[in-house]
Amino acid sequence: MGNTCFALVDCNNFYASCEKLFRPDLKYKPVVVLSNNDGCVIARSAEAKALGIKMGVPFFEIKPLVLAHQITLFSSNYALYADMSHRVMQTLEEISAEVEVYSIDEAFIDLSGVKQNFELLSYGQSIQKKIKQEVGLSIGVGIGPTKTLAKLANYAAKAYPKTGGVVDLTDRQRQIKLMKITPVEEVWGVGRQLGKRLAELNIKTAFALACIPTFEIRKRFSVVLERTVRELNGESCLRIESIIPTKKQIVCSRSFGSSVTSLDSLEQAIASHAARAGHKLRQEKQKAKYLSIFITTSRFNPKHPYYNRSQGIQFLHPTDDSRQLIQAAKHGLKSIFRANYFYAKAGVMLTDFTPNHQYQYDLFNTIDTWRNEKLMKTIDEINLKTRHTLFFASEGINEPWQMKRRFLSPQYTTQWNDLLVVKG
DNA sequence: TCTGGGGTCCTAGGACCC
DNA sequence: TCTGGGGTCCTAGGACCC
Repeated sequence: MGNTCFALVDCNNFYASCEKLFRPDLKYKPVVVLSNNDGCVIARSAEAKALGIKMGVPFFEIKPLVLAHQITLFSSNYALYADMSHRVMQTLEEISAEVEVYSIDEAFIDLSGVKQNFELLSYGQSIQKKIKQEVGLSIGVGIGPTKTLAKLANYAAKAYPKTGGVVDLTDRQRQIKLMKITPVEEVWGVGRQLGKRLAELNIKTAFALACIPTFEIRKRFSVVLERTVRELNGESCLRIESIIPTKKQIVCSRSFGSSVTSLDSLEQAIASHAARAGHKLRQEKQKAKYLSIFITTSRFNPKHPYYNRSQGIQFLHPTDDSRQLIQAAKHGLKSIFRANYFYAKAGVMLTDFTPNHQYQYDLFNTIDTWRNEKLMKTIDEINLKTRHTLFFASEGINEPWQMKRRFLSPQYTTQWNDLLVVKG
């Protein structure tokens, strides 16, 4: 203890910044990125934040503001964000061998070795400069002796613009000073529910939480929060995890562009989710033994009755064959479908995985299995090159249930046809 | 009219066993 | 009348994260 040092790097307003990068004309303009289906706000540029647009609010609520201030809207373009994320992470990996990609726009870096040889604040600033130069995005850097404190430092880097986006929180007195003015819900691992329960005990700041004896936390809450408290007090409990763990579940779900009542449409949606899930599963090089599907009506509409059911199906043998997944999903759907409901969303979940290399082929089914795998591989390869031109008949095309993306930006970085044209 | 999607981990409780 | 005490495994649900 005492020698660990971590940095948390995250991209400012990541999705909005990605969109701005390819639209220099929007440099100082408010930009908002909408969730799938253009449902609600999931990213805002600094200018949009300044206009009071909150994270997560439904799009229709901000429509007046959008018109009044000429806010530019974007439907989420995950292909673009994933590619930009990749560039950021690669640049970070040039700096350090110990990088943990924590989310699409965040990474932890192990600075334990750096600590002896560099002044940490200027080291953080140099990372910031490098990302700006090589990728074009602004980042915040928080540095601390534990991951939780690095996160807290990153929070401070955002909350206090005077820091220039880099905060070194290795000093205990600085930690205490910051924790005393930080609401407890800003602590990594404390969400809404815990925040409420802690408030009832009059624990309202990060510092108040750090002062509770660990046995007390364990008794009243959980081992998870106990670890958080230890980390706030400088005891490092979480390491850098640079090896990406294999997935334990795969979920593919979408809200519909408009509500759906027929079994036919639900079948198409479910089939296309099952096919996507199968694709992801093959990418993971795993097979699944359990599939479950769910359908649900909107929980926001009090005029229509609420209905929400799921159904699981166990396979005899683990599979990654989309046709088998689709068949099982459709079968499951039939058992939970009820007519006369306005369905808003459907999804498919795969669990209970076996890695491909561990899977024992069925003795009497080897040839078939081999042929099926070959087919799936071919489909995946073609879809990779042509952006989903091959699909299963049961998926349907251009159906009303498919999602709305009215403000989609071009695929600047991933499709040749959409490459940015620089006019001379 | 219009409210995202995809993950992980922990815990409590039931079934079952000796 | 008397009414154990652990274990393990599984699942559903709840909390968190982005």
